[in-house]
Amino acid sequence: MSTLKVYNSYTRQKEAFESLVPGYAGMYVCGPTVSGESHLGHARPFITFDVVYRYLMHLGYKVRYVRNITDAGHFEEEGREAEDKISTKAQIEKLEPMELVQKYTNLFHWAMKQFNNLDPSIEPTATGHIVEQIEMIKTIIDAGYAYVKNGSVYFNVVKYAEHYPYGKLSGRVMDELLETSRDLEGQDEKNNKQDFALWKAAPPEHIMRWNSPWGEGFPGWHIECSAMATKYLGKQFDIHGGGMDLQFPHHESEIAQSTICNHHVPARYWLHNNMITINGRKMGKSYNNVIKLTELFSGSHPLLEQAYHPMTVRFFILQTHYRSTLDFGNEALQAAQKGMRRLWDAYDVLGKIIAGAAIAGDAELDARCNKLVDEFDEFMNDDLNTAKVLASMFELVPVINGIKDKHIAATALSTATVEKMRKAFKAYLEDIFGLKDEQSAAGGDNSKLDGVLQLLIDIRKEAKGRKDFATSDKIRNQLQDLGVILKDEKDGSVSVNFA
RNA sequence: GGUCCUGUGGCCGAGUGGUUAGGCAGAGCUCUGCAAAAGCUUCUACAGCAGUUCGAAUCUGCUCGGGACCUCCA
Repeated sequence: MSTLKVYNSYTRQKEAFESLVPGYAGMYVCGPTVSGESHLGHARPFITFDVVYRYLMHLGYKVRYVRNITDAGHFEEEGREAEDKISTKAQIEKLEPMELVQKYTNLFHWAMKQFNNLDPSIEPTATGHIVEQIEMIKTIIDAGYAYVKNGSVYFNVVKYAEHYPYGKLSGRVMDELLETSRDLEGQDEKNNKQDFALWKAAPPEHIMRWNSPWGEGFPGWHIECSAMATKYLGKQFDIHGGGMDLQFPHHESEIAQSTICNHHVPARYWLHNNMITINGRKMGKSYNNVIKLTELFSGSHPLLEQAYHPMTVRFFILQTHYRSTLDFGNEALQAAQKGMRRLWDAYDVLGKIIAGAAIAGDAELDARCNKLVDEFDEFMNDDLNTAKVLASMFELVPVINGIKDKHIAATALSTATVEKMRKAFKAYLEDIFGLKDEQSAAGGDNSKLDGVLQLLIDIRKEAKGRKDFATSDKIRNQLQDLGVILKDEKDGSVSVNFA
């Protein structure tokens, strides 16, 4: 079997994944800022890295997956009026900052559950690690790479760049940064434009504030990830993940901070997912084009033609390679919904298929199926190409359905091949991709209602038996209006789907 | 303005120089009391121009278009 290769943003190439400690893997992923509701764009990294997490476990690694909650708030724009996102909004909504944080954290967790994302091993909060952050800042000051100004602390990027490859991750050059940095007001405090805040003195109206050696204030944006990653994963760990838009300045700054404190680039492999776009443009607050997850699931947004099930969204995301942009659209989502339905129906059938023959009746077909299944691992190992795995699965669907419809002999495939397909479908669809049937996912199955439904199906069958199609169609049509879809299968059975 | 990425058929998207990506939609057929589903067949592609090559969607150059980052950002 091939081995896992991932595209490392830090080196700009695909590299074989080797964990620092054999059998164990540490992964840090930048989590949400809980000052507002998550939107579709946010879903991507959390689904992408959930699959990475699941795949690493599938490969046998014991994984510690750390994903933070940013609940301390940052500047809207450094240098301008120092505004703390969370405290500002808290005043508007007349809530305690922590009340607001709790509300959106809960909502975030709910959304993650909807997507069937596994919980991370540790989900540390920024506010819970103020002490660690202060300690880290002290270390950086002692090392001579940070300076204090009016109660704030800034990282000296210029000095750092003289000794370390600043800009390597994001492909930036110091001189260019000098030229291209925009002129922001109130840069006076910083010695250099490129420097970034490690600690900010809190203005009087700022609600969230902590005591520090430099006075009351709050931590800079980048330091929390460095502090928490170090605490839970060590000075160096395997994977750091996040959206491409975090590459600079966030991850670049993390590297600088951790390098000074821990003498290592924190992560060996940097993985970045690409953006979800809408009409070709990145979905983001600044563009005012976000579709919140609650809107997506309920269909309540002008751009949405219908509600989309979380599993449809998950499938939609997995049909694209994680490093490509993915363009949102109703047609595309609907295609994902139907495609997933078809794939899942075939998966159901696969579980029930007669188990093939001792020796494959159709050696060529049998070989082809084996090859397609074998490729699942290859594609996945090639930088997590979920899109190609799904394409291969779809190629197996006509075979599965063919056997079901008896176009293909039940003995065409060997027992071993059928068993292999079953295992692979289960492993990939459920364990690795984290998909589940939207119908059972909808939950609420009621045994009494099932009985009622079965009764209707029986009555309809009897009506059909005496060619009373008026009655049989009435039952089918009215159930359909209620969102219960009956299908007469070739073998005379009736299958039920819920719209 | 700087750095980088990208341009695939109606839509979404994979693509390692030579072989059908795949999904959805469309058309025809088969099956079915009719539906639906399924199966079979089928139609639309590689932005443009030039170059390298026996051969390019895939490499190079130019042109045009789109985007990301440079500022909070998944």
